[in-house]
Amino acid sequence: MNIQLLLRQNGLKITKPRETILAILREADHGMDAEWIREQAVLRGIYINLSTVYRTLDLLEELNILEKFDLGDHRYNYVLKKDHHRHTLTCEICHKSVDMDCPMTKIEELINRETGFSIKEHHLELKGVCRECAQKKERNASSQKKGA
Amino acid sequence: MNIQLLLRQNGLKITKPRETILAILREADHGMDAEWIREQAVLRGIYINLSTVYRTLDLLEELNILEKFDLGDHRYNYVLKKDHHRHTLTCEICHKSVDMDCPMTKIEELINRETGFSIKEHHLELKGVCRECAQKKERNASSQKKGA
DNA sequence: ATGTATGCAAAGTATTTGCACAATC
DNA sequence: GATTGTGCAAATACTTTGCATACAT
Repeated sequence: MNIQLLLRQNGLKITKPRETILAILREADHGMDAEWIREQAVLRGIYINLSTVYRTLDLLEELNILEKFDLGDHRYNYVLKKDHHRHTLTCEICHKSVDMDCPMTKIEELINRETGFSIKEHHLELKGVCRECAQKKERNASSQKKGA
Repeated sequence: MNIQLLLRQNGLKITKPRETILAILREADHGMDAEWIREQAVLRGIYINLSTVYRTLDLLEELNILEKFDLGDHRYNYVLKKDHHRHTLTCEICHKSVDMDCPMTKIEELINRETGFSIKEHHLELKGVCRECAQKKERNASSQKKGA
């Protein structure tokens, strides 16, 4: 990934804070919070205001370059998206499908924090029903109760 | 689940706020935040201070009855733990194993929020390496680079 | 009666925002 | 030179905490 190219392609100006933040994100292997990113920048001799860090991070998230999540300590963690791998969910009742980003980055970070393990591969299968079918089912269940 | 029994067994006093909060948690099918729980209590005619809600929720989390997580909007969500189903991770290198709570509740809530789907079943397989082996590997990789 | 729980108000913490100045294109 | 980005300080929103009072056992 060429940082300058990435910024230019997204219509963003090339500035030291942005280049530094992207470089830090790229080189880290696990999730980082805003303050930690700022500290890393300081170690590189670049003083960036925390609000600039947050603004840059928000920007990158909107551009779908970055994933942002909270592991439970009320602090956001940020990781560059590696693959844009997605999951398809199919409703077991009406067979309608929807797509979503693979949720495993969050899980992998969580597992790493809790156990120290780094996940190298995952296989995830999900079975579920869509909102409409779930509601229909619930309505049936309650009318049956009344009718019985 | 008998609420009074549950409280008694954990050495907690039986109070209206606690009974109400537990009843609300038990009857809801998806994650709720503290403010929502308080509003539900008000609907039942019970006025509970928000700090009491938070304190009760913290208590239940410590007792491993409740799961607490942030779905990305800087607000905690709470769900009663259904099954105490756990996952075992085995290091692919040294074969050491560790256990952890199944991380899927959070993901299921997230999926529900993003797509509307309710997950009924999941199957998750993970392959990974423990911290020590990951560090050893990294050391080898860097010494090889230098040696080459 | 004793220890525990609650309400209230104040503090805390990560994040966001408004505005003036500075840098990039 | 026009537009976009940054720093600073103040604001925000959720959560936590200290303390006096009230309640459960």
